Order: sequence, then structure tokens, then C-alpha cells
Amino acid sequence: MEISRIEDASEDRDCSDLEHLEAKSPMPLLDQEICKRTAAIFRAMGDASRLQLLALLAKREMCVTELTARLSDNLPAISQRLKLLRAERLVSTRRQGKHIYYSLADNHIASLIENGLAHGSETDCTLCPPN
Amino acid sequence: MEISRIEDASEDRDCSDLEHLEAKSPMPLLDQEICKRTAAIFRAMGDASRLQLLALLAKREMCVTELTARLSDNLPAISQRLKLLRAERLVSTRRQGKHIYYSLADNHIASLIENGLAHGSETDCTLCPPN
DNA sequence: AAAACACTTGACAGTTTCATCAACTGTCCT
DNA sequence: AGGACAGTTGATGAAACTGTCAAGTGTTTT
Repeated sequence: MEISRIEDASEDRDCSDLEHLEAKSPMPLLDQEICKRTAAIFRAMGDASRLQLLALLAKREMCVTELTARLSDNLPAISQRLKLLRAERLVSTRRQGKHIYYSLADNHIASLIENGLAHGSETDCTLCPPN
Repeated sequence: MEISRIEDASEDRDCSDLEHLEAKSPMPLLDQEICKRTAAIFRAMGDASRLQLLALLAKREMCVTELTARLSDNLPAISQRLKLLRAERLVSTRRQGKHIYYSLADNHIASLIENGLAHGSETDCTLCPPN
């Protein structure tokens, strides 16, 4: 008996005879639709420019012009990003006169963003060396 | 006075004279680095195949072969996805003999996935019509 | 030492995404 | 009705991403 024999005995067998797979709990995969929908939400949040946008909207409702000014970007660019976010239903709109006000679709989205940013901040690339 | 005069008086002015912007609270943008890092995390989670992978790993550590079998996909494909997830440090690896075991890098990631899936499930596209 | 297993990697092709710009729509003001 | 403001929408091209497959690495077995 060697030193590292503490592990499960099934480790010895060939992995290709997937008996241990059946043996273990069924562990069903995620429903495909839910999975795709969730991935789409994450993908929409997975861009620095759009995330900035969402972070602003997390504070309060804003019109496109104000967003444009705060982000110092051009209006069509912002509008295109908002269009994508709206398509994924992360934000919703309300028209008032000439202005169209955007806000987060619900506060579940807000907490996703908050959680993500919390994680993004703490695992700073410059601090933890890449293994 | 009309009916809809409940709103902030600043709504009347031209949005282009951005005075109201200075007037309101500073509302600093997110730090660029944190923003980019967070977006990268979200982007990594923003793909159905990778999300399935992460969801499996959220339950327990698994080797590549088992992941491949459970997802009924080819091994290099899985490996490439894992490579990306590892590059973003969402997962970490441990070698044991011939096998390389993958697991989520930390449970902050796990909760992000869980939250995301919770939201993805509840806002089912088939239920809420696209406006 | 050779063969077998478990992965990883590099390269290429096909697809997707993103920014940009001009043209268009909707609302208000005069 | 005409003009100005606020914003949206295609279209286009450049850049980034993904899957696939052959070839490579590391570890154990015989």
C-alpha cells in the first residue's frame, strides 16, 4: 500500500468503462431552455461597456442622453447596447416626452450585477498570480 | 398645470445642456479594471455549454472524462471549454494519477451560477411575451 | 521501454459580436 | 407645418470567439 491510497477505490479503474458513472447519483443536466436563457443573460452582462451601463442603471433610472454623457460615449453606441440589453430583458423602458428612460428590469438583475462585481473586485488579477 | 407634472422639474430642460448632470450626485463610474474583470467572468459563464459544465462542477469535483460522458460530447471540446474557464479562474484543477479533476474555484462562483439560474428559470421566455 | 490512457494544445475555418455612420422615427415647440 | 431635440435602426466591416481535428504531453501499466 502506497502513501496516496486514501482515495476512493474507483479511481483505479479505467475511466472509459463508465460504470462508476451509473453507480453514482443520477445528477440530471440542466434543462436546456433554462440553461440557454441563463447563458444569454450572462452573455449580455459579459461586456465592460454594457456592465458600466447596467451599474449606472442599478442606481437609478436614466435617459439615454444622461447615460451617454456620464459614459462619455456617442449616443448611437449607447443605444445599440441598450437595445441588446432590452432584447435580453435586463432593462425596461418608459417614454416621457422626448426622453426614454431606462431602468433595470427587476432587482434580481441588480443583485446579479452586485454579486458579480463583488467577485470581480476581490479576485483582482494583479494580486493573485496565475497559478 | 397638466396632469403629469408630478415629475422632477429638470425634465423640462434640454438634455443637451448637461447642467443637471453636474447638479446631481457625482455617481462615479466603476473602476475600469474591476469592470473588465467582472465582464470577463460573466462572459465566461455566458455560454450554454460552459454553464452546463459549471453546473455539474457546482455539485462536486469531476474529471474530464466523467464530464465528457455526462455531457455526451467529445473530449477535446470539453477540454477547450475548461481551458477557457480556467483562464478566467472560474475553475481550478488538481491532478491525481492519470486524471485531472476540475472544481469551481470558490463558492462565490457557485452562488453566482445559482443566482443566475434562479433568474433564468423564473423569467422563462415562453411565459412572458416580448412586450 | 513500449503501449495505453487521460488530457492538452495549436491551427484553421466558420460564426458571432461590436462599433460606426447615415438615415429614419417620434415628440415637442413655435 | 417646419425645425429641433431624443433616440432607434439597418448596413457594413473589423475583431473576437468556437468547434474540430491532428499532434503533443504526462502518467500508469505491463
